[in-house]
Amino acid sequence: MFSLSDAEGSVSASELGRSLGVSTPSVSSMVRKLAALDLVAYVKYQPLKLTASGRKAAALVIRKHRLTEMFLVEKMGFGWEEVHVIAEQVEHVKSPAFFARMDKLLGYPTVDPHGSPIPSPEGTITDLRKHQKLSDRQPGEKVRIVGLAHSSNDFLLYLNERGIALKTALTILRREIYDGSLTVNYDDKKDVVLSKVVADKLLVE
Amino acid sequence: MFSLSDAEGSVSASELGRSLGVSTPSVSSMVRKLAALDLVAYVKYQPLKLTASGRKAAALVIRKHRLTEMFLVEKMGFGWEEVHVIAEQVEHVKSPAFFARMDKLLGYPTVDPHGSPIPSPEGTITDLRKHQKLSDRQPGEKVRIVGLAHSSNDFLLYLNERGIALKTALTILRREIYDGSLTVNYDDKKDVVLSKVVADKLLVE
DNA sequence: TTATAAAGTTAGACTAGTCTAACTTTAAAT
DNA sequence: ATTTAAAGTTAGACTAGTCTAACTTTATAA
Ligand SMILES: [Mn+2]
Ligand SMILES: [Mn+2]
Ligand SMILES: [Mn+2]
Ligand SMILES: [Mn+2]
Repeated sequence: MFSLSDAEGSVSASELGRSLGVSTPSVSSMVRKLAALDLVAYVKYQPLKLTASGRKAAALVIRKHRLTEMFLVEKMGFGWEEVHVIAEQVEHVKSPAFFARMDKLLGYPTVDPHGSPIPSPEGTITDLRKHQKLSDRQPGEKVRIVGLAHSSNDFLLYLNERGIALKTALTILRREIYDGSLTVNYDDKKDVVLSKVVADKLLVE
Repeated sequence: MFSLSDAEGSVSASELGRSLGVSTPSVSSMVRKLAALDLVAYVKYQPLKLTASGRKAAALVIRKHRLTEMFLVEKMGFGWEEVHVIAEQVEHVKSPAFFARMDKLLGYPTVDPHGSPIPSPEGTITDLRKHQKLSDRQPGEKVRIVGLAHSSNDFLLYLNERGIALKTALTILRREIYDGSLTVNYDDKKDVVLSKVVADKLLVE
C-alpha cells in the first residue's frame, strides 16, 4: 500500500490486489483486519489509505529493505541489480540489533544503492520528489545522477551496459524536439543518446 | 528432526512435538506430508526418521544457519552468544547467491563460531563426535578448546565471564574424585574450577 | 502371558487466508 | 437525471495448519 499510494495517499483495492497477485475479496478481507490493528483507515467503497501508524510500520520495513540493499552492495560486493530480490526477504528478519549493526557499519547512510531515501529509525522518510528529472533539464547544463524514479531489473541492466550509475556527471548536449530524447556526454562516453523514457527516470541535481 | 535424532537417526513424535511447541497430532499430520515429499520415512507407530533426501535438506538449512552465524561474528562484530537467534531467521532466506557470497567473504570456513561443523554445499556434514570431552582428559594434559557440545545462551555467557573461547589452551591441574570437577589454568587465569557439567560440554583436542 | 501405562493415531472442530459467484455501490456517460 | 460499467463487498466454499478428545498400538512389568 505504501509504495502504490498516489499523491493523496490512497490506493484502489483492485490495484493493490493486482500488485499482490490476490483477488479483490482477499484485499477487502485483509484490509479490514489491518483496520482493526489501526494500520489502515477503512471506509467501505472508498479508496484505501494507511493510518499514520500504518505508514510508520511500512516505513520501518522499507528502512530494513534499503539498509539491506546498501549492505549487500557496499559490504558484500553485489551489483545494484542483484540486491532487491535478496532484500525482499531479509527485510522480514525481526532483529533490531541486526539492522542497527548494518546501519553502523555503513556509516548511517541516507540513501540506498538506487538513490532512494532510507527512512529514519523513527519511520520518517524524506520525499524523493524534490529531485528533478533529467528530462526537465536543458541542453548545456551539467548534472549529476542522484536517484532513479524506478529501478526495475531491465532498467538497471540498461544503465550497467552504458556505464551509468549514481554520481555519474552528465553534460546535456542536445534535446530532440520530436521524441524528447537527449544526447549527453559523461565519463569517456561521447554523444550517447538517451530516450525520453530513460531521461524521465533519471533523477539529477 | 535432524538435530533431535539419536544415534540410530530417529526421534519420537512426542519429543519432536515438545521441542517445536506443537501437539503430537500436529506432528503426526505434518510428518505424513513430509513423507509424501520423501523427506521422512514414515512407519505408523514407529520412531520418526529422515530419508537421505530429508537429511540433505536439513543439512543445507544448517549450512545456511552456521554460515550466517560465522558471518555475524566475523564480519559484523556480534558476540557468539548473540548470533543464534538472528541466524534462526536468516537461515530461511532463499538465495544461493547470498550464502555463497558469505562463504567466499569468510574464506570457506568449516566450523561455526561455536565450533560446530558447517555442512558442505552438497549437504554432507562431518561428525563432531570425533572430538573428546574436556572431562575425559587427564590432569597434566594440555588441551585446546575446539567446540561446544551444546551452546545455550547461559553456557555462552558463563564462558564469556571466564574468558573461555574457541582456541583457548587449557592446562588440566587436578580432577576432584568426588564431583568430577576440574581445576585448570589458561591464559593469565590460575586455578579455575570447572564443574563436570561444564567440562562435559567443552570439546577439546 | 496378560495387564497397564505410555506413545501414537484418528476424528472432528477451529482459524487464517484464499478463491469464485453473486450482489451492491459509485462514478462516468449519455 | 438516468443509465450503465467498473469497482467493491458479501456469501459460501476450500486448504493448510493447528487443537482436544477419544481411540489404538506398543512396550513394560507383573
Ligand atoms: Mn528494493
Ligand atoms: Mn518482502
Ligand atoms: Mn545456532
Ligand atoms: Mn529458523
